[in-house]
Amino acid sequence: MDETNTLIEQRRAKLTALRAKGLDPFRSKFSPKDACAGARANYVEGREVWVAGRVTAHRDMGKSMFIDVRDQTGRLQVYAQKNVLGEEKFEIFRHLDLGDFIGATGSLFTTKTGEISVRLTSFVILAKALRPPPEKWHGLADTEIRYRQRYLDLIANPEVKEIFLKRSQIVWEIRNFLHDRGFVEVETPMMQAIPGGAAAAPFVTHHNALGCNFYLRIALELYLKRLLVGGLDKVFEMGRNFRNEGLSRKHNPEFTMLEAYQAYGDYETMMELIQSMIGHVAQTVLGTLVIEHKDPTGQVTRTIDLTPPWRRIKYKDLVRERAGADWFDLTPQARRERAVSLGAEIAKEYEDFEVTQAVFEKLIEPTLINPTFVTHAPKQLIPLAKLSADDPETVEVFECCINGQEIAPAYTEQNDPIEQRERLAHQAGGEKQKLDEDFLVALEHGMPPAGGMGLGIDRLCMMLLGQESIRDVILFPQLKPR
RNA sequence: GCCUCGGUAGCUCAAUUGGCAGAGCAGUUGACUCUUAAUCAAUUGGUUGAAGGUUCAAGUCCUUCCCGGGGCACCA
Repeated sequence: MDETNTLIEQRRAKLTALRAKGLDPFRSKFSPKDACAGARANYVEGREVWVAGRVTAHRDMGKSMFIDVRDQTGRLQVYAQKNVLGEEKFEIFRHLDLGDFIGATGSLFTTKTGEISVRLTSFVILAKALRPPPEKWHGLADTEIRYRQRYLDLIANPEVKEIFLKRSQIVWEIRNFLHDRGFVEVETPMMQAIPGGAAAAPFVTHHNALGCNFYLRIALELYLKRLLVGGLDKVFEMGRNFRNEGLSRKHNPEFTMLEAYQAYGDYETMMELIQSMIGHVAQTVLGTLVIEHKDPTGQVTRTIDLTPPWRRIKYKDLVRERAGADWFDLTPQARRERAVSLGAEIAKEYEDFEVTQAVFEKLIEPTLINPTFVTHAPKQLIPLAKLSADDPETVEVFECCINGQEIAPAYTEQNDPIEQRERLAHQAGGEKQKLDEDFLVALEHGMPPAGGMGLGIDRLCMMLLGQESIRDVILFPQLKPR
């Protein structure tokens, strides 16, 4: 991003020249009556159209010239002729730069090669681009520029634009689905005195007037449960969480989470909800329940079948299936050795249940491509869920894994305030995080039994849109400032 | 934080063993009134991420740093 180079100087000189002619390309207003795609779709030979957009290509024929104009809906070819525009305007037109915005008026016609085009009668320059766009054929490949200057990526790489338009539809359809089921959308604090609902490292900020620190939320959970106490029986929030952790293909420091709670439901209610919701989104946005991921050459690398019903399997059974039927009969030391021999990295300080969890996360989860509800996790992993009636060492939860990733955890929510206090206190261990007394007081007022779930929207988009990196489904992923 | 790969013209990429930094697109000029990666002719454009070092000579080798990709660690 040099401040000057010859290309920028030339464009500035063109701007100066236009102004010398009394044309200010940044002052014009133009009200297009047609979108580019609409002009093509409603083709009538000779119909007058007003379109506006960015000049993305030009083909100079001497006394006539073709340009491509592009708006959000697509591309439209404009044909300019010297004998129609007149010498002076045609010269201005001929010196338009790639990237300039123009408004164009003319009549629709079809070229002899069959392309619907506009025979230009007049035009105005709506904005002059003072910097050159990326190259037209190869697009923009530099990942750093693609992420830092996403607008260039959106201009140069149509498939990238398509991904973000699809993401918008996915979010839209999730809201549609939940609204149709009677859920109420709410907004809860992002700045929290005690960051609860998960065990991630938070970001800290300072409030000057109150003279205290706040944490950016790491989860939505505890505030949404307060609303269950308050009588909002079906609530959801879709919003940003912030976790002060490493970045990776699967992690961005700020990411979008959907959490939904349904009073009088349980984890099985949530299974149905997630299965139906993701099915609805896939069907409406993609038109299919069979998702194919492809490599750059178009080869299918992975197929995900979202057709219900999705597989359900207990955590322990899945571990036995993959790590040996005798896994839970081994001594803790033997489990540790088995885990290492299977290829898991086991830190010395891991407790026994963490050894099993490492095997699950590193060796099993990545293989769960088709949707799988992994139920009944060990209680140590999840302090906010109810114990299973038939196995009190486990909780009534599931982790919905798709595409080798955790997509959505869900619980039968713990609503026993005494039990909840003990579990949180035990987990806090006096240091990791403070107890959210205000939340525990809310539970003591009585929270209806409920099912709750969280859904990582970014990871859902990766799965549905075939993207390998979370950065490719977030418009402006986090990068180190230059 | 650690390991690893990368950074060359506005963009996409070359540059052999350490031996004159190049091409395509974009730009500029010229030709062409149905082109569409238009075509044809000519032409401009470089602090090779930054700073040091080795060498007669460094894009290339060495050191440090910056930024990015991938992996690891962290991550109920």
